[in-house]
Amino acid sequence: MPELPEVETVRRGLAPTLEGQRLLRVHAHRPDLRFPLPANFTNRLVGRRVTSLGRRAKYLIAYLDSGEALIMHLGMSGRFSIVDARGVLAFDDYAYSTEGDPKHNHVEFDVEGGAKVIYNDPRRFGFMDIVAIAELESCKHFKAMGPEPLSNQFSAAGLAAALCARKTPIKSALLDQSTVAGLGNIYVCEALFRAGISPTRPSNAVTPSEIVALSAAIRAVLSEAIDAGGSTLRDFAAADGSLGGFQERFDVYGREGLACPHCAQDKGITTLVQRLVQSGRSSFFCPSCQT
DNA sequence: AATCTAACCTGACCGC
DNA sequence: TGCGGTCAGGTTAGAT
Repeated sequence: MPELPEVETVRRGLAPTLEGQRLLRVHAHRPDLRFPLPANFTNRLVGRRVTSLGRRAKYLIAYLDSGEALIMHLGMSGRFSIVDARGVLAFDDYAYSTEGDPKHNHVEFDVEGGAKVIYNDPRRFGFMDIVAIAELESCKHFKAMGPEPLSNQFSAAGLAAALCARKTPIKSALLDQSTVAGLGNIYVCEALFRAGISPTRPSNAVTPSEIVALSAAIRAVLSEAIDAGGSTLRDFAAADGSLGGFQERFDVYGREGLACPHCAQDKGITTLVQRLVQSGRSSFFCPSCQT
């Protein structure tokens, strides 16, 4: 499920249960996810208090009172759910989740107070790692990571500098986490649509004024998606109905063959959204609005 | 150094 | 009902 807005939604869902609490037991039901779990995985977690739950790009970061941090990436299909002390599903970012698919419950955390936090990941593209908090920024996951797009580290000027020397299509450059952190296929497509830029445009052919529009579009679409609780694909709403509504507001993503909303509403014409494949990923765009 | 491809996995869906 | 092919929100190792 996870691009930046979805991971932020998960962070907000898990934080009340984890922050300030100790991990009483940790169950790893297999030795690896995409990669082997780090050495002494459970021993480095059990008894530790989670001082806070943060996020960098698409990674969750549980800061521990041991001076280490548990880094969690959800890959393509990673999910978290919480079963509270009464055994009631208290948080779930999607509905078939753990109860319907328990064989993919790979890691479970028993939290002080009685809640259980469950990591479920059918495709197992997710991974977990433990690194010293002092070495987070220089660790292999983050050392080449670009600016956080909703922070003041991200600017049109910085984006321009990152794009000006690159010939690769703008779609590819935005998927590259060293350009901007946290964008994925959905939000790159949506941001390029809002900025009126074709996904095939060479990065160094995006004009300064377009880069201003693009950086604003990136911020806007991510903020709106976070406010909506992220996007949920091929699933129905979350257990409490409050998560994952942004897919209703996609302009182009997943809308091949449907009318471009901007053309229909503002130009009075009908243009169909097209799909093309770039570096193995689908790009959705409006050939009239995006040049 | 930049850029592209294949690979890692499972499940859902579609056409036959 | 079953089978085969296609597709999926990400990252990375290896080749070019």
